[in-house]
Amino acid sequence: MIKTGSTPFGLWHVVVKWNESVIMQIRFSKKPEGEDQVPNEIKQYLSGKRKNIPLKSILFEEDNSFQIIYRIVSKIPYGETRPYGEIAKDAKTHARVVGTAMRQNITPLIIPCHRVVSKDGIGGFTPDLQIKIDLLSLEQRNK
DNA sequence: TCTGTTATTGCGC
DNA sequence: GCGCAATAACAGA
Repeated sequence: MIKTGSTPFGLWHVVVKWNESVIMQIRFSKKPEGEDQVPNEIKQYLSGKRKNIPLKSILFEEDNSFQIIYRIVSKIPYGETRPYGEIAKDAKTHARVVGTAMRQNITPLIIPCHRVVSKDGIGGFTPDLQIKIDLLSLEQRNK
C-alpha cells in the first residue's frame, strides 16, 4: 500500500511517497499535498529531534548505475559535509558524475545529498538551493 | 547515434 | 580571477 503525504519545512512542504519502510520518492512543493501523514521518522528529523532516518530508499533496492555513489553519500555523518570530488574518488568516478547522480536522486533526506557540497561553496540543489541551506543549518544547529 | 545539459574540478593565462 | 577542457550519464531529437 503506497501512501503519500506532506509536512511543512520552512517555506516549503516535503512531499513523501512511501510503502511501509521503503521510501519511494521525496520531493519539495510550495503547497501541502496528499491526504496521508508522513512517517514520524521524517518529521522528527526535520524538526531536529532525530539525527538519522532509519528508512530504506527505493534507490537501494533498484539496480541503478548510481547506487555506489548513493551508498557512499549515505555514510556521511549528521552535521558533516563532503566535497563532490571526495565522493567521486571513493566511487572511482568523477565529480561531474557525482553532481549528476545527486540531481537524479529522487529521495533526498534518505540519501543526504544536501551534505554533498562543492569544494569551495555549497554546490547546487533542485528545485531550490534554499532548501539545501536550510537543511544544512538545521544539522549544524543540532550537531 | 548525436547533441546539449549538468548540483564540479583544476589548470593555464 | 576567468575561461575552458575533462569527463560520465541522461534526455530529447
